[in-house]
Amino acid sequence: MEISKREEEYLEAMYLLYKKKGVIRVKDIAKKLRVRPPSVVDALKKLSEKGLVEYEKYDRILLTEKGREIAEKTYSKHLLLTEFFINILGIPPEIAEEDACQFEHYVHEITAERIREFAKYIQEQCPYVIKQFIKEHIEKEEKSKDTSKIEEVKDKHTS
Amino acid sequence: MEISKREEEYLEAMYLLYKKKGVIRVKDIAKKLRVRPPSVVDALKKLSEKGLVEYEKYDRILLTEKGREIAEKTYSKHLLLTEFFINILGIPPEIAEEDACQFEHYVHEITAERIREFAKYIQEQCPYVIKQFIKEHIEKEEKSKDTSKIEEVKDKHTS
DNA sequence: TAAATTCTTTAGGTAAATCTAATTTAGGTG
DNA sequence: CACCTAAATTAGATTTACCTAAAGAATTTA
Repeated sequence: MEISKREEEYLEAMYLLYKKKGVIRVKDIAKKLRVRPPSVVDALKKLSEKGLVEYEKYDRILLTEKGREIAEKTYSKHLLLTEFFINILGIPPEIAEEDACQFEHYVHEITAERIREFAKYIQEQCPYVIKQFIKEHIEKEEKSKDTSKIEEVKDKHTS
Repeated sequence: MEISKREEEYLEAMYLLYKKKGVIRVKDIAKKLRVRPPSVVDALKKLSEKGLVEYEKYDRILLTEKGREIAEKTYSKHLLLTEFFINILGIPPEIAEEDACQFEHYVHEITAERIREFAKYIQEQCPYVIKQFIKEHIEKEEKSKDTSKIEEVKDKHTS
């Protein structure tokens, strides 16, 4: 059974809502995925037919065992990638988050696992090198933040 | 003007065909992207309207300056990611290729650039650590290759 | 150069994912 | 407990990206 990228995103959103709030509501899924409620209902029907979601209209919404497994796998890739981007590459969190949000749906198991191992290995073998790399780039970002603030002020003055 | 992931893939395919063969043919684009020729024609019309492709039916197909720029940017991300996966993480080339093929369409400029810098930095600062990491994992792959060959043989015997 | 083959294109249709507008249901409140 | 509001659902339409079958153009070859 094929599961699309978008369906994976629905499952992940539901998984996170359940973890955070204990209930999964159409409205909240819609908000998280930036779509309108009817789109969510459509998706729920399909996912329910695929046996990934327990759904009957107006009733409580739950992931099935299978749905939860997929969501967990996806979300663990999300965390792994985000951490790698932030802690090893020194990417700003919002950007790291966005990159992870996409790649998590495509990255092969072996690549994900290798990234995990690499991060561990490199932090054990040469922690200082990583630290230095991060440090250099975070300084760069600070500078460009200052610049963009100045730009903002300029914008306000000219508009 | 919005350009979709799929459109980017068309541009990249055309760019590579042009580089390799000097001409871009519907049939070859179709083959590369695993679609049928009519789908390619549809795409060409849209890309032409967006000013990314020079296309008139039955005439030669070319990327415009703008189209070529996008394709080059995408392809350079492709190369960068593939190299990172292979040379730093030690991922098998076919898998590295597939992962890169997806992520190249989503990765932020800053992340791509940072990966490039990281690869350079780490290879300069601790080349031996990288070498060792790769070595350990390539050994693992060799073993699993052997295993899968044995599995294949078993399959033949039982089928 | 005419015929055969291959390539490209059009026509018409499908599936996934979205939307708006209108309707139905559920839950909270006077 | 009836009403009101907020949430969920249905109906119907749109867009993107694909497909098959059939037709038309270009190229190769006998």
